Amino acid sequence: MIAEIIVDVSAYPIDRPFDYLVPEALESVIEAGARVKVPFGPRKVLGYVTGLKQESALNPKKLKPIHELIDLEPVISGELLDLSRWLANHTLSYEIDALQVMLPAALRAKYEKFIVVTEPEQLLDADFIHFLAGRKRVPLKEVDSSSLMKTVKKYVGQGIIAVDTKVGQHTAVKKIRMIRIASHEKLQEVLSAIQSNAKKQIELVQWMIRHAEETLGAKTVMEQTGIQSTVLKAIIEKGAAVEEFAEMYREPDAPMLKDVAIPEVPTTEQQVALDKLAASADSGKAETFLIHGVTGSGKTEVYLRTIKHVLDKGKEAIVLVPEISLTPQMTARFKERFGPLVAVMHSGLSAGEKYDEWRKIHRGEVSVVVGARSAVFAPFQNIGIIILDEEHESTYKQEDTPRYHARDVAIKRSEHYGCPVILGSATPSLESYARASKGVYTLLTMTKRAKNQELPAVTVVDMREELKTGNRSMFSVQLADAIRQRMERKEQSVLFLNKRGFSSFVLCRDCGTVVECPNCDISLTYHRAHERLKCHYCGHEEQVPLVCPECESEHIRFFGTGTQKAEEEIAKLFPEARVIRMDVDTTRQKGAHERLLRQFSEGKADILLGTQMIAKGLDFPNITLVGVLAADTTLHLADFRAAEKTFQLMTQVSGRAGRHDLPGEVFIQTYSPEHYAIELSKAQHYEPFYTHEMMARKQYGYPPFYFVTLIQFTHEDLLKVADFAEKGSRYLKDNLSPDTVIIGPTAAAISRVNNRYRYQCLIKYKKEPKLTETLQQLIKYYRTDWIKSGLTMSVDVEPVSIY
DNA sequence: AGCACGCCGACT
DNA sequence: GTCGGCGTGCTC
Repeated sequence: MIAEIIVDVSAYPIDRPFDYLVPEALESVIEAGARVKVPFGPRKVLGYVTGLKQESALNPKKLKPIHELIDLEPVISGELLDLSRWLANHTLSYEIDALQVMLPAALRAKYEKFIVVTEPEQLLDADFIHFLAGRKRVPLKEVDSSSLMKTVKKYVGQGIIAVDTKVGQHTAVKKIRMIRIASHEKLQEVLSAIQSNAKKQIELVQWMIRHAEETLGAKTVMEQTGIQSTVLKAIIEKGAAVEEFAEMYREPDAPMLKDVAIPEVPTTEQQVALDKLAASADSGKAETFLIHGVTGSGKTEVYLRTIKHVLDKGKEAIVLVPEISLTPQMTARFKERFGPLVAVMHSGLSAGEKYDEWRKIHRGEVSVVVGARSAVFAPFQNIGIIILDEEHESTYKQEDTPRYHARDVAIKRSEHYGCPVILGSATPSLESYARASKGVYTLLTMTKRAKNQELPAVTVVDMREELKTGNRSMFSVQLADAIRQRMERKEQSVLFLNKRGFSSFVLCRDCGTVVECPNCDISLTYHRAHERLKCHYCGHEEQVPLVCPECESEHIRFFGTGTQKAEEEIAKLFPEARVIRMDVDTTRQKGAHERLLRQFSEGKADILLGTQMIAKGLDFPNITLVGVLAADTTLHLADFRAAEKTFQLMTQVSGRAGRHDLPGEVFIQTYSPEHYAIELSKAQHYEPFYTHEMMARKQYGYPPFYFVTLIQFTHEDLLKVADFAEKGSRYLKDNLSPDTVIIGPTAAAISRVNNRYRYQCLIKYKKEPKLTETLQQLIKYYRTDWIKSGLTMSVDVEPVSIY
């Protein structure tokens, strides 16, 4: 029997199956989707069985046998195996990367090299003998001095010692020690044999007699009896109990926040959506729905009830949410409804915890998974529905290889299972809404808030006017008044600061110089806490200059609107205000995010000040004011989606106010109040925004009118990168259809990162059947020739941003 | 990607 | 004469 195996080597010529002999002993157990350890050239690597067959086209002498079968039960199902092939092809990545992205990191291989002494009597080097200290097998990494390394090399050359690679797993299954207590009679027997001065032992056996034939955790036994582990050990040796190890799951302790009250009866709009979804789920067709529901319209309730419907039919559900809204408040709602049937996957879990959640899914112990992007690969076997909440979020696109979009994967999987996909959003992406308009997706609209609350009153504040009247602070008079009012009424305010882009940089007021990173063409961000400047791209760090590096003026200081600066201004304006700041700095610690939100929900602060991360999911009854300090930051990004992103953000943020009984009010501060993205987000007018934005996209030939693929080149040498980019785009122009537009090559918006120059070209097309094939050919040129000169090239099919 | 093989310069 | 530089080529 022959196995086709994809080996764990990310390289161009290796990106194909290799044939291996299946040892006879494994023939009856080996299955496609299992991991194996195989010899590959001179080393051993991990591989995935992708197929089994009787004959190989190769010379049988070339075939090597599989070294070891790691999984008796495949870790990749047949469906996921097909999906990985599609994914690799679609995103132009290696098949091995497509396979590994589906599994928790704990299942990926860890390689460790060992020195193995084969001819001990031939060892002569005194230092080396001393280093070995009698050992026959030593981890190679213990060899740290260069002289020892030399000796090792010499001995390897002479065949006196060998190097062996151990292929291991990252995280093991967590096991706990269990104690199975013997029978009553046996215990009596043990008891009579104990010397009378061993009081603790007697005490323990007597306790055990009361728990005869039970199996308890060793820890529990020691806690309950207050007896030392040595005593327990002695008793076990005497035969009073047997030690066992039980697999257990690491239980990530989620602090429970209270769920909002569930409306007893769905609203009419919810019911219409529910009926259609249920009918589709029962039909066995793969249908994609777009739920366009205003903030607070109760989309989550629709998800929950549809999941219930699907579970009742014995099927499973995948719920994807953006990482930042995957809060305990969010997951608690699912756990409350479906209890132990829910697995949660998010980046806050340790590798072991993620592996445990994955195993629960793999073994079929749960039926619902709630998670971020990668949960779309949940190893279910009978999926009944896949839901993407906040479908417009760019985090659904993975930014490194394989550069997949969770939406595409979800739809692909749904086709296999003949089940519906729900895309939900208050501000759908233009792509999705366009598809819904064309009938590719089924549109479900929810225009009313579930509890019939009014949408909050939105005021756009023109900051130019504020400046004219001499107000140089970050807070307009109107917003400051509104905050003051809330404090008097003991209501809460949320202040949103869009930190993306050029938030807090150091600027010379005399010559206008901005301090930039020496490695990347981007301004350095000022960090108040350490009084330093940091580059967000390469991590470069430096002191804040005292004089301008260009004109030596002393009028150089930080400028802009970081959360720390906003916090200081609040302290000046409202000295008595209790403020919680949420940004990357204050939420880095594990659990900090939840802790801060809980403090706010418990009314321990008047003002919540934060970045992106507070735009979503916040749902507390006492919030009646939302302020956007600077709406412009996203508006002026060098990206064709800038307006769309701004509109989405403004709408999301506004939705945080007045979700319950108290009416909400929103202030948006901007220097461009007349911009349609701002103007139309005031009343959450999605349709007019869509129409307007679609016109702009059509005019400039951007998605959804065209598909876009981005090719990026980087090199240390500006001239070389320009040359290669030119060659690349030349090749594309020559090989793609004449209707396809190739823009560039041009320098990227951030033209240098980490001392490497960046060039890119953009392929725009409506229909390009040869695209994958042509790109594959281009990649082949790159991988075989260009790569040697230090060039890197990456392909991003349908990128979310074109920086 | 690794790793071995192999062919030319500066040292014990 | 050998050690070691990294160019070339292969991995079932």
